[in-house]
Amino acid sequence: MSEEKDTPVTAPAAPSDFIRDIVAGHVAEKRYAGIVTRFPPEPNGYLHIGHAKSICLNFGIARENGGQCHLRMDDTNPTKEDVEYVESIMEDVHWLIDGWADHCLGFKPRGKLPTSQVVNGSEDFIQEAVNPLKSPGADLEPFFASDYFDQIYAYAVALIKKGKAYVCDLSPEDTDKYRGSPDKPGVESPFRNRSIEESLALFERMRAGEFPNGARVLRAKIDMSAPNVWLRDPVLYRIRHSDHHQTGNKWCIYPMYDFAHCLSDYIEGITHSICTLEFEVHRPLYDWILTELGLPRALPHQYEFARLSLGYTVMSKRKLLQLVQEKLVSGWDDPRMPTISGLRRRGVPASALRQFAANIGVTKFNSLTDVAVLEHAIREDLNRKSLRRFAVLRPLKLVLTNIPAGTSVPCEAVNNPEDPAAGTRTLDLTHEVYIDQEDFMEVPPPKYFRLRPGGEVRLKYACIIKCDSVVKDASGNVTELHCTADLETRASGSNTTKKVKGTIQWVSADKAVEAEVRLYDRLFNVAEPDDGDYKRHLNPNSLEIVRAKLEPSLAGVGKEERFQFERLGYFALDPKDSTPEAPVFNRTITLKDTWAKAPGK
RNA sequence: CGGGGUGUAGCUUAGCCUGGUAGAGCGCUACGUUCUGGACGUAGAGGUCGCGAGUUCGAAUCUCGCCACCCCGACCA
Repeated sequence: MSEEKDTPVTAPAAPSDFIRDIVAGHVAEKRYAGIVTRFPPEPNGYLHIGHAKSICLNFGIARENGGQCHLRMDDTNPTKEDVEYVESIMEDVHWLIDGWADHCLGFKPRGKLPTSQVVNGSEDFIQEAVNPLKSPGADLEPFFASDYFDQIYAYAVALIKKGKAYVCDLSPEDTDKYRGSPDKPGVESPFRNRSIEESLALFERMRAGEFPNGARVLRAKIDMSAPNVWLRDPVLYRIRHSDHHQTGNKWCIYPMYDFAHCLSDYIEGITHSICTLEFEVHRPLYDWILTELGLPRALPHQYEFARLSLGYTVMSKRKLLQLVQEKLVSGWDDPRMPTISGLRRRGVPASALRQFAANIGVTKFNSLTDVAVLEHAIREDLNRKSLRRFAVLRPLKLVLTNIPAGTSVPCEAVNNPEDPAAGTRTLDLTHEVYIDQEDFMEVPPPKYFRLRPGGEVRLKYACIIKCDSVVKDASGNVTELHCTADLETRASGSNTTKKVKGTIQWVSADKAVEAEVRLYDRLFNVAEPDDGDYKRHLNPNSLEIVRAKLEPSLAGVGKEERFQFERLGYFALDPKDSTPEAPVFNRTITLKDTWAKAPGK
């Protein structure tokens, strides 16, 4: 305890985890010239909060070690990928690392391909990184695995020449059968021992487009009886007669993930190739390919960590895509989606996501993170920087009978109690104001602090009011409250010490701004919806739209601004649907609400 | 019956390498401050460190054996 006194209070706890420990060890022993990581999404969907964890890990390690993190599109399967996704990925990554790790971002000049050099008689390929901040004005783009198709092809040829790969004519079905099962060894392909020359010629013809999809593949020659099924002569190249979003119609054979990934890492000079646990069993193959090729430079190594699982949502791209395609949500960026674009649109700051990532840590343990952890990170972030404003979501008219119509009482309100520098603003108390319907109950439950017939409550920053009478319509609904204001209980009044149990927000009726407010809740109503039929757990109340009354200062605000609507939650303009004429606010998150949990409420 | 991993409070985790019977954050409870049922402050509940042996004066940490759970049999990534 006492030795902590030298630590500055402002120093954020340095993140530490088993991967960072490994990297730190390598740095200490000067194993690499520099630390280079990479974030390699496949452009077949939008990035989600699980990817955010990976981005924070990979870019975090780069920035903590003065290294680089390459953004690379892992685009080796043209039938599943699309440029729409590469664009969204770039936007999401930029947004998440902006001002934090953008100085570590590894990009490359647009269109640039790897350079080649001969080392010890064999050809070596290198693709170097350029940082956008250090090369202002340069036309840059992310790395693409597809940029290395020529090189990967050359490596495949080299493997064939070493007798370590062969062209196999087995059908996909037979390949499957020959592979055996986890507990039964596989059977060698009848094509396994064909000559190097024949494989070379066949592979060349595969490239030339002489065979249909599925007719032949290139396979590594490893061990069909290996206990690890990924070592049973895995497919390296397959025929796919389809255009690629980056390379067009240049290729009709495409490398598999396992072959392309380790080589892409090597070509880019990656030192630490960090991925999720399910790739753990691929690591021997990753290492096999690189070592069999006898590559001259330092080899990258793969490290695995547990992917993020979050309560009350689903994380698989397939399910998220399904929600989008079946219009169960408005799109990938629907504010209820766990996508980075959805969270951003909802109003979650990038800094909150980064803090969340730091809080959950990195381990190899498959765990389910409580949404409360995410929610806490968001609230903590927003609490510090949000301007406080008054808004009434479900308006109930309140007539202050002793304040004449046409007059107003100015009230000074603080903009952010967490930040005195945010200053104050003036609210006008008038004859008619709105309060929230929920802040009045005719027959309140015990411990209800707010307004009731004959009761008193404080209108925040104004004064205490007393409810004298309740006006109802023909069907018995409360339509209006008549109250008297005790102006002496204002901050400037003579009775400032009077206490009431409840304080509520209000909006002057004649100066109110009207806006649509979208109240978002969790997308699923159970913590683990992913039980086979996840759609049955969709929360039917995940979106409620209300017409709200806002205080005048909320007119014409910017889309980047964050607000706390007092007592309600954090809100921001919807960046897509909001217009100056018809503002739309999204509720990013409610305030923590202990009253909501009260029994009997 | 194969291979690869993982097990520390309700949840996420630190500690394990270099043994001295556990610390944090979230969540929860109570009290206090407050013109947000927020925020802040204080106090507190909650852990047979998966189980069982062994080594040791002493084991969450070292050894062995078990158990549970996750991943692997796409020409997906």
